[in-house]
Amino acid sequence: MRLATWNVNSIGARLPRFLEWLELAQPDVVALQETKTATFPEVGDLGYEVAHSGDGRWNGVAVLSRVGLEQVDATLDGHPEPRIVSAQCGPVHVTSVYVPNGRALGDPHYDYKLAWFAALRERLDRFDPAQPLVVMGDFNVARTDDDVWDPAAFRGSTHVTPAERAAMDALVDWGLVDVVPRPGKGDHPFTYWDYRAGMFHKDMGMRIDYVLATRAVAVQDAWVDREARKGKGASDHAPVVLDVEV
DNA sequence: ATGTCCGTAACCTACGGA
Repeated sequence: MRLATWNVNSIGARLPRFLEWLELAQPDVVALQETKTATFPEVGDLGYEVAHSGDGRWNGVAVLSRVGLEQVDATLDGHPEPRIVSAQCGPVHVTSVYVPNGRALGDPHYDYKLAWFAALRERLDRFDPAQPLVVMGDFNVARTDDDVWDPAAFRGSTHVTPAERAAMDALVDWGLVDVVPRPGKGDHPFTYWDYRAGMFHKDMGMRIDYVLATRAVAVQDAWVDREARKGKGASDHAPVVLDVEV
């Protein structure tokens, strides 16, 4: 089966591009982030069921599945913002996450980010690392210095701190594999490029979108769908797509 | 790098957030 994750930066603004991509990419399950809507739009007759958690202007996550959608849960203890939704999709349990950005070191939102990570790690304990399970989405962390275009540019900023990287490690240590996709271009599997300053064109990106999968999910291939980041009306993130056997 | 894009409120522009 084919899985994908994509921060769409508003499903409303992205709908034509999203539907076009959906037909082309043919994923069985899609995790979306930053839907930025209270009501998920109609996706037509492509056969997807939708689990969406969103309250309007900010955040919003979804899981779309054409292989079944059960046990939908959009809760995270102590954190009411719509940043997580999970569901059993056929043989695999899928969680879509949109980790808080953190804004800046010293900002209360940075502490909120770390607390949110801790709650996500706690939430994993209701599952079994031996079961087929993926947690995917926008984690707002670059796990290594190779995951940003210039490590020097990130000194003193969020996304690269030891605490944020440790929070990612804690998820992995529970029993998840960081599925590194093939890059769409160049040596780095970046998934995000700022809209400004020709960053995408110069491949000055970041790897902040991840697929974390248990070993019961056999990954055949994984790649960054760079085409979806090109041209007018694109999100600032590219989808990560993977083919798996469960 | 601070060059763009998103939604919103309230208008035809400004702002917070990323």
